[in-house]
Amino acid sequence: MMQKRISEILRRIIGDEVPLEVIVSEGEGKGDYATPLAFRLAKMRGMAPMIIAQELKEKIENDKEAQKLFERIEVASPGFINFTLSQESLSQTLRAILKEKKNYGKPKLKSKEKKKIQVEFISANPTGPLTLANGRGGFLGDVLANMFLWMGHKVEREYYVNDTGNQILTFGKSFLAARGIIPDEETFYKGDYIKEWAEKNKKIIEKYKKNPLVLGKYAAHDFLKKIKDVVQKKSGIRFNRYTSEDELYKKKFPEKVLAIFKKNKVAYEREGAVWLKTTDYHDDKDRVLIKSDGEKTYFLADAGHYLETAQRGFDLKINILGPDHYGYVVRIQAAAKLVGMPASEVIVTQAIRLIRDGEEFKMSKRKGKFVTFEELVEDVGVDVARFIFLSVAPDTHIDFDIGRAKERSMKNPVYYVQYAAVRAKNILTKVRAHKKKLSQVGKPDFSLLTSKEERMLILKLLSFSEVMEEVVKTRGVHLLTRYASELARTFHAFYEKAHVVGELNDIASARVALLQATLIIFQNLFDILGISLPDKM
RNA sequence: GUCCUCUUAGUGAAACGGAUAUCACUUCAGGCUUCGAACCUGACAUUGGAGGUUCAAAUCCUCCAGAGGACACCA
Repeated sequence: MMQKRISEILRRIIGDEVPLEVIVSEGEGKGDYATPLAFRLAKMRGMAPMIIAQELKEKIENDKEAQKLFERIEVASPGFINFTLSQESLSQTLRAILKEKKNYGKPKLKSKEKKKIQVEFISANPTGPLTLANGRGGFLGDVLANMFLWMGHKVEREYYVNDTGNQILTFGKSFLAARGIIPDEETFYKGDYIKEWAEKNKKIIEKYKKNPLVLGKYAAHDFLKKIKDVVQKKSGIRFNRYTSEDELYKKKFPEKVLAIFKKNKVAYEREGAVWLKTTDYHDDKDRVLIKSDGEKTYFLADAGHYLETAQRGFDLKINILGPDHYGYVVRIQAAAKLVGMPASEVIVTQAIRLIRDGEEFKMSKRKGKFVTFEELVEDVGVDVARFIFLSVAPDTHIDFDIGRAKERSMKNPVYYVQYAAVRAKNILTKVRAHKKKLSQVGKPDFSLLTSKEERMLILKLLSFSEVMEEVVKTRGVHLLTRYASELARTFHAFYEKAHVVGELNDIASARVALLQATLIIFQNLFDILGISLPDKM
């Protein structure tokens, strides 16, 4: 918000000559905000940056709004212009937070700008427990959806369930093999969870032994229930729609999308199979929609799913996929375009490597060798699990040490952040007991908050809106957890120096207001991240 | 073999081409007579290597080295 205001001032002064840029300064003696604008102008005009910066500085100093906004404007070598906010600007920020509360930093979207967005995530086959990678995508999708919702968009959180087809047939056969009804095969699902389910459902297996697809569907349905339980109850990940692939088949979406492809002449026959011309969309080869044996591919079903989403009027679809789908992105984006999805994004999360006793621990769902997402959440708790996964960018490989996960979780930054919020909350509770005395002091005077720690804290609160803007723009949810840590750190430093209780005077009153503002921001952050704000720790 | 992603402090991670590279943990040196010490203050880096573009490179380009992944008429 502040960056925008500064940009507007600069725009007034230099016009549309060059693109603007206002950055948040880090480190001492650089002001609160800065602009490297002089470098751009220097190049265009063939002059020294320092001279231009000096000229600009003088012009800015003559601007009325700038006079209110800044306490100081300085030129720094080799040509930066640094802005230091005035006490009044900081006070304004506090007033804004206290007034707007959870809406602070929220852009005021016009109804035209409000979009209908679908976030599809996890969508793991219901043929086994969720993996850590599923969980990573799950938290990411959940928080991304929270973000868009907070921004004022309409959001649908969708889980696409592959509950039919080859995979499910194999799944059904795997149980028959586990019961010794048919011989085992390489491609079948293995692992204890298969044996356990087979043991528990002897009668069902016997009943459907002639029809492995139906058995597979039955089992998939059962596993999906378990997944829903882990996702919604244990991990706090919310969905509003579970879309069944089987249902889409019944509604003929694969056929519908195929008809569209054919009509647009992007599908063709070759060697008895039907192909989609994805090479027109940067793919390195065309992809099969219908195999020569007449069977529909998974890709066709997926394209049908995209068609269904497009027909329901979404402006944007964001699909979060696991690392094993890397090679799938180009063709699914091609399909999205071809079915008329206005905007489509795919986020691929990188792999999570498990390390146990210093050795890599290879995971395979089919072989039944893995650590489940559920185990992790139960081991370390939802808040910790969320924070671990959400604090790294999606395209970063994670090495996850199981042995040290618990030990680490005790020192997890999430506690650091929660502790800060708890501290703020506790003071406010104590202050409430003294309310009478405080009210005698009168309205809080923010101009008294001039110490280094107070200033830093207000600036941090101010940057909340900027962080949110950045997160929305880049989908970089990890910036939020990082910001939470920084806010906590700034708060702890303030806490150490600035006491409230026992100092019932003007400054205490102002600090109480600062605490309230801090708590508002923390609460808002926690809501979006899906992390709890405990009363005690 | 082709393509993609990654390589930043002892560890794990941040950083639209912007200044003195940020955060947490570990280690070391300090700090509780006042709101909770699950805290604070300070110390710890030639951003894998070599070139190049730029006023400015962790970031962009080329090459090299290392790690992971994707390359089916599978899903």
